Amino acid sequence: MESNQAQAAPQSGPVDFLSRLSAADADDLVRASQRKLFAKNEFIFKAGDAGRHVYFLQRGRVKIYQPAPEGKDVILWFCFPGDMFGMAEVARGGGRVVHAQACEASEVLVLSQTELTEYLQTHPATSLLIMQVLSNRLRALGDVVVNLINDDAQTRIIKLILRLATRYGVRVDQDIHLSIQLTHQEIADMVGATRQTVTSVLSQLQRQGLMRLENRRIRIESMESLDEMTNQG
Amino acid sequence: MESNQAQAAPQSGPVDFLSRLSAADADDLVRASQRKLFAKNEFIFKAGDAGRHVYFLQRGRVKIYQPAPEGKDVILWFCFPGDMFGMAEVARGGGRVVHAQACEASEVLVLSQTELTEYLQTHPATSLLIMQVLSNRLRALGDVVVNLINDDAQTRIIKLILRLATRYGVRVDQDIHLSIQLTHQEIADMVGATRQTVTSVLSQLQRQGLMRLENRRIRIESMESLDEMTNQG
DNA sequence: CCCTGTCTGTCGGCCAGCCGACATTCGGCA
DNA sequence: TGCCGAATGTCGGCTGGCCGACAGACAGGG
Repeated sequence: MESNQAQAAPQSGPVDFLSRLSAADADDLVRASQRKLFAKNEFIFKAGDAGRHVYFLQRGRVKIYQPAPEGKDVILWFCFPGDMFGMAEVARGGGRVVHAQACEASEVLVLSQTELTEYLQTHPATSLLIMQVLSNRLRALGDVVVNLINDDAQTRIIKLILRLATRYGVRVDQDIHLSIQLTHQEIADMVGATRQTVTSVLSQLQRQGLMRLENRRIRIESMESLDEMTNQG
Repeated sequence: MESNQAQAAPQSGPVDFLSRLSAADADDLVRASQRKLFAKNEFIFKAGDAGRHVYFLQRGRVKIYQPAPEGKDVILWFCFPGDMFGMAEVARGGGRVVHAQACEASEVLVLSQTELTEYLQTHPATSLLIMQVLSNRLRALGDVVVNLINDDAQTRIIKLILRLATRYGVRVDQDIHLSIQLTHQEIADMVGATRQTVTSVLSQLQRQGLMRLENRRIRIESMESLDEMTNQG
């Protein structure tokens, strides 16, 4: 019964917005929006901005994180091609609270609030899809909160890896490769630990032969063993 | 700038769904749904249920929390009259992951998934409202995550109180009264601390004359001083 | 191919907050 | 009104993980 959260949400897979639109709707979206390019490390928007636009990632990778004044940043999630982002602040108003930064050269579709409203009126099924995306994120964030409260650093890190694997993992021979480059610092920012703690946990996991790190890419060698470790510790 | 999260979201106020519907739309909702009563402490739904219904609270108070197998429960939020809940799982499918429990005798409107879909088709403006509600919660949960990562127990508790105050606080003379009864354990479940830590922090705050606890109800005596304490510690 | 800035690995000291244990008070129902 | 279970208050001991500090390893741009 629900051994842990990471594996408990396999069914819904990527919260991939674009690929769930009908071809016609997707075409209309491209037509209604404008294309924009961002260089590696460039900000797409920053906390404090007005936030009147929604974005759809077509190519590249985008990091969404909440800066804490005088504190550590917290990475909330990564966006992959097909993902929508920036929606929440458009819906609720009140400006951005997070940064959106391109991890690599990226290409996005931009839609202003009015363009979005118009699009939704002419494509009512899309509203449903947006609710799904938001709900999925709500669920994911809920899991993060539970993790933070109940689990120690090692368990949090393992669960993060498993979570990333279900969403961004690609099977290669016996292993599962994650398609993101992550520094220890970034992992730390996702699980609420220090860089040093992440370093030591990861090297221990490598020594146990459960995973490898090659050029900042995680290769999982045994999902099963990792999963077991989260059940009691 | 942006001294802390608790005060950073005053503008949007309660995420009160029902009161933002037009009178006609609200009437239709009542007509489309069925009314149900729940006794104090009764569960409206539990984690693992199918989750094919959306609820609108008319009277009473509902606690939404995520049970952690073998771990501590985590309270995600409280619903007040006017609030919608259970939406996320209906949208995303895959069953409930949280418990919804009536804190006191409560009265809700229930809508099945198909009834909801139908309602949304005939009342398209409502979709927007739902997105707003979901976005607000997303934002709130994001703040919780940042809190958990960056702040010590005392700061987390103070920020929680301030957050509750902006949403559920009522001015009474000089003070602000929170309209929820909370045990120390429940507060602990919200900020990710132990009951003992909550007890000691709260009694310290009382000794400093910043707040009082009367019959499990929080009375804030100085929002300003509390707020200051979150800025550096 | 080198050089510089970023990332990784490792150590010791330290302390917030967890855990367990207990005494005390409260408040809601009979 | 009285009683009992639940909630609160308080105490040490213990420890996970933070912090600071440094050395070595990359890796990517010039």
